[in-house]
Amino acid sequence: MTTETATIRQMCDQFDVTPRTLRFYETKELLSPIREGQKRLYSKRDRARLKLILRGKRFGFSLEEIRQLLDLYHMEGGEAAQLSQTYDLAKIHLANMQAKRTELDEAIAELTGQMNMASEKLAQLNKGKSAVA
Amino acid sequence: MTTETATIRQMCDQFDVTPRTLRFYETKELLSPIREGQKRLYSKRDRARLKLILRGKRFGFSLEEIRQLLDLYHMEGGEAAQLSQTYDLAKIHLANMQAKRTELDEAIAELTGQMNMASEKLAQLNKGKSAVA
DNA sequence: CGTTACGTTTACGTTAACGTCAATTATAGC
DNA sequence: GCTATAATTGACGTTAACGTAAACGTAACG
Repeated sequence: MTTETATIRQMCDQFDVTPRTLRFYETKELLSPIREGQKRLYSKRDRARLKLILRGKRFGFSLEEIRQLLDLYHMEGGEAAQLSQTYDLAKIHLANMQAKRTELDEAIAELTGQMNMASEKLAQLNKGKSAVA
Repeated sequence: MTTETATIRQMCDQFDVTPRTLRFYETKELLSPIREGQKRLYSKRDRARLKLILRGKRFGFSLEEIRQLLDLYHMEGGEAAQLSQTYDLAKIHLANMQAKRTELDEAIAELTGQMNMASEKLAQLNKGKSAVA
């Protein structure tokens, strides 16, 4: 399969990031591409992780927070104790996400409220305008 | 009313920020408290704006982005043209928020999926354990 | 009237998350 | 074998968002 691993350039094009960013994430242990000689090769797992990283960033998580959360989305867990611990962390993270969703819904509701009021104002202003005209 | 304006300390206690942060937001024109002599006094409007600022931060917006969006939640708009323009911006912002909500739902679904798989794994591991015991 | 507490301005320091540039090192094509 | 192309490793630069420390004002308290 030609899509098994990707070069750094393919990654950059696909995810709209720079090589510098990918190497930087690597030093932060967020990604760990294999090496073919000197060159980096990114696996499917790396791509999945990068997707999660970028999503995390869009929701305001720091890279360090993201690093600590990345394992939650793989959960291959070797030992039971380890897996169980990861699972508990995931529960907390999930609760936070749900809280964030609630807050997001509030924000959306607030904004739509303001927009409805503004919409009425605009209608009034236009009515006055046409009365004058 | 005793709650009409708040001192900088009351603000800090209420919103869990430092004075430095509030002054910094002021230099960035996110807040504009009035002055009683030297001291800053924060109005109800300032408190509403700070609430929006902190919420924006939690969703990964930069202060500059937040500054440009803050007006959307007031919409007192003087002129019709101005108000109409703000309204259009609000529509775009609303669409972005809704997109973010969709993405958040995806993230939650993904995570719960992984957690269910992990849950089964844990059950299996525990079954093996008790069989051995 | 000294000091304790709070607030202000000014200025330099810090951390995260990359950008940018220079100096190598393969690799590919001719 | 030489040159253009792409990738790599340092190293230093930059921006956002504050932290921290110094030096000063002032208002109340005992």
